Amino acid sequence: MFEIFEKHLRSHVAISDEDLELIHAGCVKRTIRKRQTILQDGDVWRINCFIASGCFRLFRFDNDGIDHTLRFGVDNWWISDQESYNNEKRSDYNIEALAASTVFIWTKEKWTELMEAIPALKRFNEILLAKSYEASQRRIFSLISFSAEEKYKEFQNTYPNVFNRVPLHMVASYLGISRETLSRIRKEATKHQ
Amino acid sequence: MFEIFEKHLRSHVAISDEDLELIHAGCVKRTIRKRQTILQDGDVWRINCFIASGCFRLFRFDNDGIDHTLRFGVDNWWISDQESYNNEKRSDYNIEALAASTVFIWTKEKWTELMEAIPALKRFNEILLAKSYEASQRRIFSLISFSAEEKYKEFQNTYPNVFNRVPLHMVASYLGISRETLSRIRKEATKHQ
DNA sequence: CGATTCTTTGAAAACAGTCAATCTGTGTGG
DNA sequence: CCACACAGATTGACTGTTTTCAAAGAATCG
Repeated sequence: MFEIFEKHLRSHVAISDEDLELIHAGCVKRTIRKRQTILQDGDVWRINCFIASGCFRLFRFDNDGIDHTLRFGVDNWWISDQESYNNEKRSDYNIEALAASTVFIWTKEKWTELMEAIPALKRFNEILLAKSYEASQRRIFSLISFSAEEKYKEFQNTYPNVFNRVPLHMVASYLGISRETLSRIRKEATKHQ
Repeated sequence: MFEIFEKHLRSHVAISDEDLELIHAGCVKRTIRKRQTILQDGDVWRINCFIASGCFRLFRFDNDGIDHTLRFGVDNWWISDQESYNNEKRSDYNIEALAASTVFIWTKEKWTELMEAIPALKRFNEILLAKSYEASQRRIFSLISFSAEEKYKEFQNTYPNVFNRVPLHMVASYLGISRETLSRIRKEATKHQ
């Protein structure tokens, strides 16, 4: 299973086999049940969590108790609350598994230690953060400039592997529109193709 | 003027006077006229630009030719297109000065060189990126979960120094609502206080 | 002062949200 | 294997918000 992570890591940076072994030795593998919560709001997020397989979502409740999906995480991606992690403060968010999943987990201490020992891993970390930031900028543009229908189509085209695996009402929440509206949009969209 | 940058930098990391002098020597100071464009879409953004004083906005045209303000930059902050900078690709964005401004500019080469020579500067860069990412996550939450009125109030409370310096129609664009709606919301809001 | 930019207003239209009911598929336990 | 519960998706009718369009009113600047 760890070869999934290996492939992911090596697609971004060059890593020696010895360093990879160090990184491997520093993590634990865990399986997560569907519907299991791995971050509860009020707790501090202190780990790095790579999704080898499965599906998660990060969401937050607003003042009316409605939950809003901020992000999804599927195979070969990471799931985290960076704000809680960086500042060691209580999280406003929840992370739950949408399907049975397998993850690799490094504690913050271990990950920091590994980054200090392995420059390429630090570089990898920087690349991921930069890419995440770029993606969030593109998302902000679509949120402020697209109609509901355009948001739907863009999401479907950009993240088809997510789109096909998560319930529609969570997609709606992610896009900031109601589930009924999204249902109607989809109906229209499938009609014309 | 450079002491503005010095203060900004030292509020985040410890820097020796010698290193600060190196950083100072690596930059050029420029004054920008109001309405001047410092990034034109289609060009590559190759610099780091610290705003010592003044005001900028980063915006993008959609397919209908409507411009959307992605971000503002005021005194003591940076303005950039990270995606263009990181990947050395043509930018989809424009950056223009909303007021006469003074900036300090480092080329990408110089900044990279300085970060390699001065670990604290690299650390500073990482902190900024992490904070930018955190801010973008909070913004996404407000975009998907707030009503137009809530977005307006949050922006006013979170960035009063920006709110009071930029035209209302650009705030509307930033929040993803029409200028007319924002005008009406503001009218109602000022009535009840 | 004239020109430009920015803001406001009103009326109509488009759009999206809400509510409530129904439908569908899946999985569980008797 | 069936009945049932449950999560998810859909639909219609209605409501409410937001946009659009057009015009006019401020404010700012050379």
